Amino acid sequence: MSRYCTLHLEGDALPFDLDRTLSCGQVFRWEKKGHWWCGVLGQKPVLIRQEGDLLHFSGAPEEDISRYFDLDLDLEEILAGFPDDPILLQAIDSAYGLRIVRQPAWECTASYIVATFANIPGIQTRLKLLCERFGERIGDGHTAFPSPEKLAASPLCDIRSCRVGYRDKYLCGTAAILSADHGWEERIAALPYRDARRELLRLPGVGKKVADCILLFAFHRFEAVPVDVWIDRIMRTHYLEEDTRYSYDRIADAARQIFGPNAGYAQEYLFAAREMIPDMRKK
DNA sequence: GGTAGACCTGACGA
DNA sequence: GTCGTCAGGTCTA
Repeated sequence: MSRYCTLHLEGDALPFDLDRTLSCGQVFRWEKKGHWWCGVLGQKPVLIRQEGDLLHFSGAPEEDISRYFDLDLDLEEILAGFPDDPILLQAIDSAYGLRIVRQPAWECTASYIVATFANIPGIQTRLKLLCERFGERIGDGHTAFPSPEKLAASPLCDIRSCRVGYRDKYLCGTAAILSADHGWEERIAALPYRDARRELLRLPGVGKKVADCILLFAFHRFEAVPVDVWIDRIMRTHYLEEDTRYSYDRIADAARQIFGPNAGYAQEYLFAAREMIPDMRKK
């Protein structure tokens, strides 16, 4: 491991909370060992820790760290632009400094295909197995995320041995499509939100929720609002009429209407604070 | 365009 | 130890 560097957080880089950013459930491969978070950026093993306004790290150049954690984004402005809403304010207070990281598009896509209908510890186990089995060794016991080419060329039974269950064919199918479609990332990035989502929905294993996760976490389309069971619950019990039926799009549209153009960020704070937000159904 | 049922698996609590 | 429930949903009919 190379020498440590220190980044002084100031200006737009604040607020930033490394622990909240890496433990909120948006990424699955970072591991905390002692005070240090261990992870992989691209093909490089990275160590990183935060001490107040100082970010100590090794394994990657400062610009990669800054870009990954989106430290040029004026987060304060986004948070200040949300409505004066008690539930969201509580969520922001409890997760203050959480930033949506810039995930590599393929890794994000594959991760959220694996993440469907599963819980976070299970997702972490599966991704770890996939990386150990198919990822390139990059030193220090780390592996890069498996390439789409590698997964596309692997037998389904090998993929399934990573305990991904019925998602094996989705993962393999999407890997085959994307590995043959160079430039898909640029194309998605250039499309308006609705068109980009429509494109992603053509991939096997990618429904509305996963497409919104990809757009939010990899492409930073902050109007994308992934509606999972938790957000569904929170929106129904606190923002909508509880006994009415709502489709996925109606809930996402309602979130955009209530929280504005950065509703995806609001969603992430609500998700991070999900355990604290009362579930009216239990009353 | 909306709905119901099936679905791998593992974490977690009773 | 065992069992039931639930989980960052998608697909098919």
